[in-house]
Amino acid sequence: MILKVPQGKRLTKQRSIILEELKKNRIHPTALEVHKLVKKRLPKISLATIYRNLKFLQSNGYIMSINCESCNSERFDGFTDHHQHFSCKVCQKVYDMNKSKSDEVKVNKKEGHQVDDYQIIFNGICKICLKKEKQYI
Amino acid sequence: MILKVPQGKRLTKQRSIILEELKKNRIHPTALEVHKLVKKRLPKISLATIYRNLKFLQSNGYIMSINCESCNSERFDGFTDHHQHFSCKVCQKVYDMNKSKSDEVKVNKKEGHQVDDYQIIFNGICKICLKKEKQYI
DNA sequence: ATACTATTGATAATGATTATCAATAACATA
DNA sequence: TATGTTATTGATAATCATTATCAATAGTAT
Repeated sequence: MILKVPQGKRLTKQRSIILEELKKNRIHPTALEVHKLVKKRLPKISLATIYRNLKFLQSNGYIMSINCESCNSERFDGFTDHHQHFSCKVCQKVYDMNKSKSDEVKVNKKEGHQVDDYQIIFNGICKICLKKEKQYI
Repeated sequence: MILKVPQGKRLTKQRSIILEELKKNRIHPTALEVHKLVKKRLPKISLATIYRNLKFLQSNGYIMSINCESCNSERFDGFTDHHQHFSCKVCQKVYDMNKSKSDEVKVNKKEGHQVDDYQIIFNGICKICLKKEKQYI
């Protein structure tokens, strides 16, 4: 019996353009928002393709995803360098948080679990929403 | 004009029992799992009441919630002391992580956001699933 | 050119969560 | 204790994000 070598997954035009859009700015869009962005360049692209390919890009290490409480759905991030996120409970936006000196978390190994990675999400009110709120005081 | 004093929200029987179940053990169940647990004591309780009251308990500080990538839905935690979580990508369970010395994260204030709190989620494979995997090697 | 596999677009299906609403329970006041 | 008022509940419908299905198309290898 001949074992078929699993064919390497290609970076199709749809996949490249999704990736490009995510790498344009340090934004953290939902799948729906990615669809909106990508449709400007590929008007016929289906939302299913967006979901499928976001998953593909993620499991192949091209992008990462963020789940937080005040985001109502999953967010995607085209930058995979180690950094943290801030989630605004007013406008639901997710911002990058630049590394602060002491946010290197030491993993507690006593529990016996195999820890592959970790993420920190900061919650609060973003700069812009803070400013808006002040106008009403 | 007379301003009505907003009536304090009561801790009804349904709410107390949901809270009790969450405080029995350091578990992190989904809304559906909470429903299952509570139905043993209140067989007529509706799933809508579970969702409504989990939200109520959370926004009144009785419980907290956890959103992570490999959990497919929101988890609830009856313990609100500051602690972190580990999420197993194999069995989808969420475990408590006891505090390690250096997991006090200093918040970067340069961004200008108002940070109310933060959470750390560790991802990997839990002790139990690790053991199971070894059996097949 | 031909055969084969991966990918896509369109759309249906699923699953979690939220909204609606009539019935009930709790509370305050007479 | 009866009565009016508001909050809460249970049942169920509706919504929204995500996933599955499947025929058509594109890409690759021979």
